Amino acid sequence: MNSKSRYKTKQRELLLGYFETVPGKHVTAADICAYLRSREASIGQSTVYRQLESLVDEGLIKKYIIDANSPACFEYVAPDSHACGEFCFHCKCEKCGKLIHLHCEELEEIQRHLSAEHHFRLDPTRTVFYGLCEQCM
Amino acid sequence: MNSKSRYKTKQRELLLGYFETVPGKHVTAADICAYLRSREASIGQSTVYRQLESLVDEGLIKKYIIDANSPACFEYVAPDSHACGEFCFHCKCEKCGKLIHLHCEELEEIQRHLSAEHHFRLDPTRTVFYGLCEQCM
DNA sequence: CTAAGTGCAAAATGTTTGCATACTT
DNA sequence: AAGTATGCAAACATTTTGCACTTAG
Repeated sequence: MNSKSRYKTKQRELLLGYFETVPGKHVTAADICAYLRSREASIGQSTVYRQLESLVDEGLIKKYIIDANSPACFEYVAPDSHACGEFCFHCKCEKCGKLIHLHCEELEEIQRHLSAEHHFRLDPTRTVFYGLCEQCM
Repeated sequence: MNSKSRYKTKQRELLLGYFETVPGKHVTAADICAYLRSREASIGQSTVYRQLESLVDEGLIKKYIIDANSPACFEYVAPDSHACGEFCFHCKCEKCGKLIHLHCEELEEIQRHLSAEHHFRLDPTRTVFYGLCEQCM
């Protein structure tokens, strides 16, 4: 996955610390900057991006691209991980933009089905179901 | 899906004409601009983007977001694939870019499931399953 | 005549990069 | 000391928007 050695810096710890407080949530780089700023522990945005890249590279967080013109989302991958991992599906409401996480046995079935019947290996971290959420429909 | 009425303009025809020459290929907005420029039939880039948006909206082309920092790709949806309606699912190979159409009873089930259990109305025409195809995996 | 589309240039957006400085090991 | 990280501001690339103008129906 990656080989570079990492230094343990204040900024890195702040980021990891923040991610630990929002397990299972999707946050953007901007969210992170705003949060840190509000705690007067602000760190440069380039550092945020660079650290995010490293953390993704190390597999500590996951990156999601929801939409061409919305910021990328990052999510903490808890080390004991029953968080949003391999079997987490995402629904995006086309109207209000809300992102819904689903951990569902039955949805995992579609993965098996696609693989067995259609010889397609679905990547749930890249796949987003578009549609309408309860409130919007 | 869409309700607005569309005018038949020279620019729209140029775009559609272009797409018909590259069935199954994915092209970027920049590709389109470059091609048209080379044919001295150049049209404004805002028009390209606006038309692309309309065409996606009308279901005539599909939009793919492969990566956060690469341009969006568009692909012509041939009209003779008329079956490509409410119950057509699409799988996109992240490696070779191939687009696979699936008409499958079992996949329709996930629509019912999402609706019944998760109160989410899936729109299969907008949803693309990303993953790896048989050859690439 | 009205609704829709066009083109330009400017703005917005999200992310990356150059560079001098500072920290970790 | 060597390697890595930081912060700022500037650079980037893609896409969107404001506005005056044109065109299709």
